[in-house]
This record gives sequence, C-alpha cells and structure tokens, in this order.
Amino acid sequence: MNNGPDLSRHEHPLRLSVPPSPCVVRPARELPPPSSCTHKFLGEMDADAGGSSAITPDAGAETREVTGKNVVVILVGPPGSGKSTFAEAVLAGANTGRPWARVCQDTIGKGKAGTKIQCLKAAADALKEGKSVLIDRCNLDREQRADFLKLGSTVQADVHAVFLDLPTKVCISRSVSRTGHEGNLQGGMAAMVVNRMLKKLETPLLTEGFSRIMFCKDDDDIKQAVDMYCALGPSHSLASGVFGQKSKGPVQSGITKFFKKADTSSVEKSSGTKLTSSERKPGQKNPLSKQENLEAGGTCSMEVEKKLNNMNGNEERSKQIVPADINSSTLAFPSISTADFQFDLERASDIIVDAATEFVQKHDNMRLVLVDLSQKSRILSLVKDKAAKKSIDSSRFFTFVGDITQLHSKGGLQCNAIANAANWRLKPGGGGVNAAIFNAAGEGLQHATKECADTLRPGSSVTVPLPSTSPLRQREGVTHVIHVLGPNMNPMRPDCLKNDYTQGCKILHDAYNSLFENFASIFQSYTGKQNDETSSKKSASRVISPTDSKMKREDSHDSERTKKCKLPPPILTSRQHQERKGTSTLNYHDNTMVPSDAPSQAREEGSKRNGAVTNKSWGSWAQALYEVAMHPEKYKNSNSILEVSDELVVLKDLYPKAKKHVLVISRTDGLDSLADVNKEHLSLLRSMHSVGVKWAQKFVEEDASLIFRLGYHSQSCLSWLLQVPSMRQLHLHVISQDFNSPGLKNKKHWNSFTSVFFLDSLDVMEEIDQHGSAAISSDEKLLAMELRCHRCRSAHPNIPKLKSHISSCKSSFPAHLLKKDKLLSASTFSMDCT
DNA sequence: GTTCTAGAAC
DNA sequence: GTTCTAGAAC
Repeated sequence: MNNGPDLSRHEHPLRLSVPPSPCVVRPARELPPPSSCTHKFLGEMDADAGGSSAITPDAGAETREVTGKNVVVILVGPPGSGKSTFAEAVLAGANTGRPWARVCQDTIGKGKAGTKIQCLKAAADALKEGKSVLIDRCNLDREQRADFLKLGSTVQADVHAVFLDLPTKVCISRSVSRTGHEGNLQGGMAAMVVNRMLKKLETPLLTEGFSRIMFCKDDDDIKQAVDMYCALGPSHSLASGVFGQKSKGPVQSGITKFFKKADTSSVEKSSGTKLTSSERKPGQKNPLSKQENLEAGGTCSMEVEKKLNNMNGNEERSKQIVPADINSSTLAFPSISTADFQFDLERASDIIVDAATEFVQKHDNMRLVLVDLSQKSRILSLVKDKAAKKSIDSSRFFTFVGDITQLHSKGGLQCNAIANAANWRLKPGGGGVNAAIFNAAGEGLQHATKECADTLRPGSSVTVPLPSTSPLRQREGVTHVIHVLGPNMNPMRPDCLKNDYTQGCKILHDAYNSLFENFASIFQSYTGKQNDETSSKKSASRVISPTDSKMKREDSHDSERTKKCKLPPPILTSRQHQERKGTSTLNYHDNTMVPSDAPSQAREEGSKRNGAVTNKSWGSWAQALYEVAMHPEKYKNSNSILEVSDELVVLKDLYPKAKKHVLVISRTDGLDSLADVNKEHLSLLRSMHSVGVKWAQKFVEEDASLIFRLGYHSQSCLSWLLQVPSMRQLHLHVISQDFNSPGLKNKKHWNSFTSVFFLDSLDVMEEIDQHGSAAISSDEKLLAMELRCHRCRSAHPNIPKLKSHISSCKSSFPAHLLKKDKLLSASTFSMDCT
C-alpha cells in the first residue's frame, strides 16, 4: 500500500521534483506552475528506502541547482521491464538541448554478444563528448552497477538509477512473447532468464553512490520518469534521493511467485484474438494472452496489466455442455505447437482432426478433448468446425474452454489424463501450458517425469503417472500426464523448421499419434490392473517416438532405450563395425573407441527409429568419451588414460588445445552434459574438481610456468537441438592457459575456452548448490565471437595472429578469474602448502 | 570432436 | 599465389 500522499499523475514530473529557478532554461513545451505539487511528489519518498542516506522531502526540494553536470542514468530491470523502450523514449523525446546517448548491451556487439566493458567504453566516450548517458542493460545487482557508478563519479556526473520495478509476470510475459528483440532474448528461454535474473536482484541503494533513485512500478511512473528526463535541461540537475518506492513488501521475484499469484494465467494460448472479460473464469488472475503480451511488449503499456486485473471479479464462467460418459477414459490435450511454436493454425487444425478421427474410430471407449483457455481460441473453433464437417462423434472428440489444470474443479470435466505441451528437456518453465501443468501437479511431477525420460524429441511423447500426492491427481482426478513435443516453426527459436511445413506437418501428426497411442496404452494397462500403480507406471512410462508408435509392441523389451529416450544410440555402419573389430585404440574421429562388441544391429535399428524425425543425435565421434567412461578397462593400455576410479576417468585430451589439457570424465551413465546436472551431482562435481586440481598441481610441479583453469563447456540444453558439436558425457576440462598447441585451430576452439562459454568449475558448483542447475548460456554466437586475447582482451584478425600474440602477452588475467582461485598456478599451490 | 576443401581474404 | 575460414562430411 502506498502510505504517502497520492501522486498526481497528470502533472509534469519536472515540476514535481525540480522547482525552477530563474536561471533555468525552461523546456520548450509549457510546464505547469512550479510549486503546486512539489511536496506531493517528494512525499512519495520512503525515508527508509535506500538506507540512511535517503533525503527528506524538503531537502530534496532544495537540492535543485544549476550544475551543468552530465547525468548517467543506470536503468535497472530484468528483460521485459521496458529498459530499451524507456531509453528510446528519452532519446526521442528530449527537447531541451541536453544531448543523450543510449548505451545498450544488446546492440553494442553489432550482432555479437555485447559486454559490460564495451558498454563502459561507450558510456565513457559519450560522457567525454558531453552527453548524458542511459545505461540500457539489466544492472540488477550491485556488482553490475558498480563500474558505471565509478565511471560517473570519475567524470563528476550525477548518477541516477531508474528501477523498472514491474511485476515479474509482466516482464516474463513480455519477454516470452516479444519478437525481434535486439538481444535475441524471447520465447521460452526468456522466462527462464527473467526468473533466474530476478533471483540476483539487489534493489539499488543510495549508498552505492547514486544521487537519485527512482522506482517505476507501472506505466504512469515510467511515463513520468521519461518526461522528466526529456525535460531535463542542459543545466538542470534533479533532486537527490529516493522517489517512488511505494511498497516495502518483498520484491516479487521468480516464476514461483508468479504462479502463486496467478496460477492459471500462463495457460493462455495464442488464439490470435483478444480476450474479453467473458472468456475468463472466476479466480483466474492476470490472464495474459499471447496477443496481449505482444501488444504490451510492443508498446510498453502497463494498461494491459490493469485491464487484465480489472477483468477479475466480474467474469462469467462460460457454460459448456460436457458429454457425460463415465465409462470412457478421457484425455484432455492442448493444441500442440500453435502457441510458442507458431505452427499454422489451419494446418494444425487439420492435423488434430485427422489424428483424432483416426483415434476415435479405433477406440470406442476413449475420448479426446481439445482444451484451450480462451473461448475465442481460433484453433478451437477451427477444430470444432472441421470435426463437425467430418461428422466425428462429438461425444468422443470435442473441444473445451478451460484451464487444463482445473478441468474437473472449475469446468466439471473429469479427465483421466492430460497432455502437456512440454519442452524438450521435460522441465518446468516457459510460462505456458507446460509451466501451468508442472505448477499445478506439484514437485512430484518433476520427479516422476525424470524416472520416465530425460528429454523428448519433436514428434514424440512420454507418459508419466502422477504421484498419488499430486494436487492434480487429488483435486482433478488426473492420473497421468503425457508430455508431448511438436515441431517448431518459430524462427526465434533455435530449432526452427524454417517454414518447412512438409516436415512440420509430419512431426505434428507424429506428435498427436504418439500422444493418443500413449493414452491408449495407459487405458489398456488399466483394464487389468487399475489399482496397481507400479505396474501401470512400468507399462505407461514409455516414450513413443514418431516412427515407433506402430512398432511399440514389438520393441517393448527395449526398456532401457525407452526409459532414456534422449540419446539415439550411436549410429554405426556395418563397415565401421567390421573395421573396428578387435580394436580399442583411442581415436575420436573414426570412432574406434567404441568397443568392438557393440550390439551393432540393435544400435542401427535404434538409430533409424530415433533419427527418423530430426536426425539430431550424438554423432559417432561424440560417443568417444562416453565409451571411455563406461569401459575404461578396454583402454587400460592406452597411455591417454591417466586415472580411473569408480566415479571418474582422467584422460589426456586427444586434441589438446594447450600444453597441458586433460579431461576429468564422470562415469555416471546418463550424465551427458552440464544440462543434466542437478544438486544430486554436487558431490560428484566436487570430486571432479578436486581431481582436476590435483592434476593441475602435478603439471605445475613439472612446469612452474603453467597456469590452469578448470571448467566445463556450456553444453546447453539447446545444443542437442542446435546440433552444436560436443562430446557426450560430462567432462571437466583442466587446461593450461598458454593455449600453445597445434590442436587449437579455429575460432570455435578459442572461444569455447576463453569466452563465457567456458564455465569455471567453482562457479558451476556454486550455481548448482544455489539454484539446482548451472546457468548455461545458450548463445551460439559466443563461439563465433571475434578473437580476443584472454589476458589483455586485444582483438586479432585470425588464429595465427592471435596465437602469435598470446605467446608473448604477459598482461594480467581478467579480474573475475583472479578472484576465487579460478586460476591455478605455482603460487596457488605454494600457498596451499604453507 | 576432426578432416577436407572451396573460396574468401590478403 | 598463399593463408585462412567456414561449412560439409565423417
């Protein structure tokens, strides 16, 4: 609650905080009289906010002086909070002659990932030119802001913070649904990023060195702040202090709170139509439709939120007739791939109707329900029309408007199973149906899902029995969730089919077939053993892939593969097997590390089935580390293996990128990359780290000039889809920082060890300890970045020139590496010994 | 992951 | 003409 006097929204902000003095150049447009509401605005200040240095209202009113100082405005806010919109609005609206520059990290890299250093330099340059600067990056924590504050104080500029403190759900919704974002952050990844970033939020304080902090909680605040900076004359300075902090409540952060507040809002699908109040059911708060999100993102309008909030309370629950059929098993499913994945609605509706027709003809005691949250859902009406034209039995297949997680409690529709429009990692998040279902089902669904499969390929599905404790089971009577993944036609996502609807339609059809087949499988298993959860779990928790739905009964013995659907088995040709016979030498390239007794036929069959849709598999070369980890004994005579334990193998990298480069490989099956690691693996990571340190120490003792760094490649969750090459099996690089090796040949090699693509082992452990997963960068641009020296950061045109430079560069390493012992050198170890 | 090689850059 | 990169093939 706002305890201060009401802020007059209609009066000009400059007048509110800056009473003009005779020598002030008045902005071109007419300003209201100066004195009327100064107190009002300053009365908004929270004297406690920002620590003890928050100034009193009167002091604030008196601080205005003609200084001619430049201003550094540090925008603070997560993606989607409107920082860029703010900065652009100031640039466009400034009308007093004060020159402004926007320093934007998203664009400063000119297509490549921008850095803080680039921003600092640009800001310094602009300040030198006499411009005031808007720092357009997230600046969420003190450390991120500190350098800009320092820069400001160095040039004696006023440093302000404008904190775009909007509701988390708004930022997530906007960043998820925007397109064409300068930093390429949008779609499902954006929700994750916003959520993660907000965990790091540290509210700006005057004690950091700001002369002024302004909180913008909504559209009006933003507009006021923009107007104020637009009207800030060259010789004006704004009052010091904290303004606009209206609530002392905890800062809302994270998607969890988002869902607690609006647990059904994110189920909204892209319907292509605007929502009206009548489309909402009681209790649904903040229903942000995709369409509205886009509008909100595009115009930075907070009106959306208000409008949506206003919808609550006077909505009427839509009356729907649910065909009663207590003898049928019911599957409720959302439209797959049409929202985030932008699949054409016409085509999608044809596919849904075709697949459903086929299904209901085959199974007369099961029914399918297409569900969408919006009554005006276009996909729903298309399907409805097409199903009617095909004369499908409407008691077996029908559409339903409602929240898929509350069909029984709110809609009176009892469903045995619900389908989830999952992501390929089968993890919560994303802000849509997926997030809503994981949220509604409770944590049990995550655990149950993990037992069934780790990942999902486009066109396939996996059935997960809900634990008896799941609220979704207890409240809604849903016994199974079937995760299904369709094709992606969204160019802003990394695995886009680029308008290839031939392939897209096939995958979508496969996805529905797989979903329906899995549903049928549950029912069949339940006819005999309705109360045997274990049994049903075993039979139901299978992944049905696009082409194996027809052969699922034939390969039911193949339990291991269906349990871990993530990895198509290595693709080995018969020639490779022949050539490989009897050999177990270490060689990534021709894959001779794969044991010669590999069950080749089964693998080939498996690869055909699994590779049918996307052909995205671990190439044979990528299996090498896995083979070493699983069967180190086969390579015991190789001098490449340095150490073997139950937990790990230490291997000399066969293509070292530095004088000393070894890999500490985990031997845990299924731990393919950092994306698979969670808190349970912390002790393994610690073991890997300490073994890595031990080897680094050994090498340093042999050659005291060596300096080591320990870390993991950012094998992101998207790498599989992006086909970014990587070696399967989690491995820690222990690499000397000379990078003096013929094995280091190209930009990708260099950047994979010297950009943020390389994640320090210490950071990874800390991240996992704190967040349960590593913050993996998914930006493929990282590996294509310009070549810069890892020590002095100088740029070089090509690898030979870079190599020449690094052979003699003696600059100190970047500060972030010098901290926390991320670099291991002779001094590190001698210190340890003393 | 590497190797090979066409073609761009110098 | 030589060097180097980047994409295809493995």
